[in-house]
Amino acid sequence: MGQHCCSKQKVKRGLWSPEEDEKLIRHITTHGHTCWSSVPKLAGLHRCGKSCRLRWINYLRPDLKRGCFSEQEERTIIDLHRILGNRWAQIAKHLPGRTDNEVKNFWNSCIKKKLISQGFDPNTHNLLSRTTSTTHHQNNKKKANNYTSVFTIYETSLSSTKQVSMDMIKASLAALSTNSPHTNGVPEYQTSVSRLYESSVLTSTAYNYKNHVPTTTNIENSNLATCIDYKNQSTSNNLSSSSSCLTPTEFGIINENCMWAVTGFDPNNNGHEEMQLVHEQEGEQVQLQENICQEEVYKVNDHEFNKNGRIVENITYDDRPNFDFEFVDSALMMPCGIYTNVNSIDQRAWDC
DNA sequence: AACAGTAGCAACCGCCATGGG
DNA sequence: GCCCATGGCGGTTGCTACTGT
Repeated sequence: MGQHCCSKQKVKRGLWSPEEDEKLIRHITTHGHTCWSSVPKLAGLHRCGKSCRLRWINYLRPDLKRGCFSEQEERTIIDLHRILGNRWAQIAKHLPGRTDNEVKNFWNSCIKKKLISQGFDPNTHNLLSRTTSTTHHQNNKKKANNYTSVFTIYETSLSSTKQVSMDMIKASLAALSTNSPHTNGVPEYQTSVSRLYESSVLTSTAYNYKNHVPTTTNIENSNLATCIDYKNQSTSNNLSSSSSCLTPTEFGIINENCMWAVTGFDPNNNGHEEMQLVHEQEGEQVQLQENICQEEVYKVNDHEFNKNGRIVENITYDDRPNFDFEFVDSALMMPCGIYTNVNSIDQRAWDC
């Protein structure tokens, strides 16, 4: 369609002159833009309506914020991209004064490269595999292998923080399937999204698995709120209907993948071998044992990690009240409540 | 100074959804 | 139900300025 509207008539293309901008601004501010196709004629421009619309939206609108993106804006874009994928228009809605085109350009020119240089796959937000990271980013190898991205939830009502990883979210998503066999006969933990919307603040954190020191960047921007806000905008489902459950069985999955268990090693690529190698290179003895759950674990110092290279925490069901099911639930929740492919959550989570 | 390579960004392209006739 | 016009969006292109050699 875009091509048709311009090819039918002789229209100017390319960069806009100041005179053209002036004409368009004058017309829009006095008459508005009820129909973009009629704007060029009425404004005295030899452009197609689509081009006028784009020029206005991306450049001439008075409420646009020009200039560099702030650190907070950058953080917001990364976090929203992790959830929404390349939905630039949706991401831009959460950045006042920024356009989808601007966000997209900023992503492609800056953020993408920055994430890659830090060892992250900009598409999935997961760590690049060690091979890829080593091949393309020798200088950042150490950093890429030691850090991963996690969410920190700040519960304002409790004045405390809780942390979850993207792995954890994805793992929990699998467990949240309405077809899960684990839900039969097991108590469910119903949640309220609206309460979380009001009480939780979310940020991103880098976590050093060796020192066990999370490095929180900021807690200013509420991406959890953003997610839910997005849902309200894009679906007709109301909040009260969007609730789901977690079960004790599924908690086990969360446990294994929780923030403290994230090592930064590729779980799909025998992470334990890499983990083992690193520890042994540093003179630490690694022992193969069986833990309380009869799972094979590799023990080094006081920590255990499984065959996927994930550090295993001995959390039991008694710890359940300490874990924020509600956040994971709400963060993962889709109005339709159907999950089929864990790996594609970022792209599909908000499709319904 | 001249040229090549690169980065940033404005603008275009083409597809899709929607709504009116 | 079909066709068409239109708006919206994400991907891509191409121009310009900058940087390195």
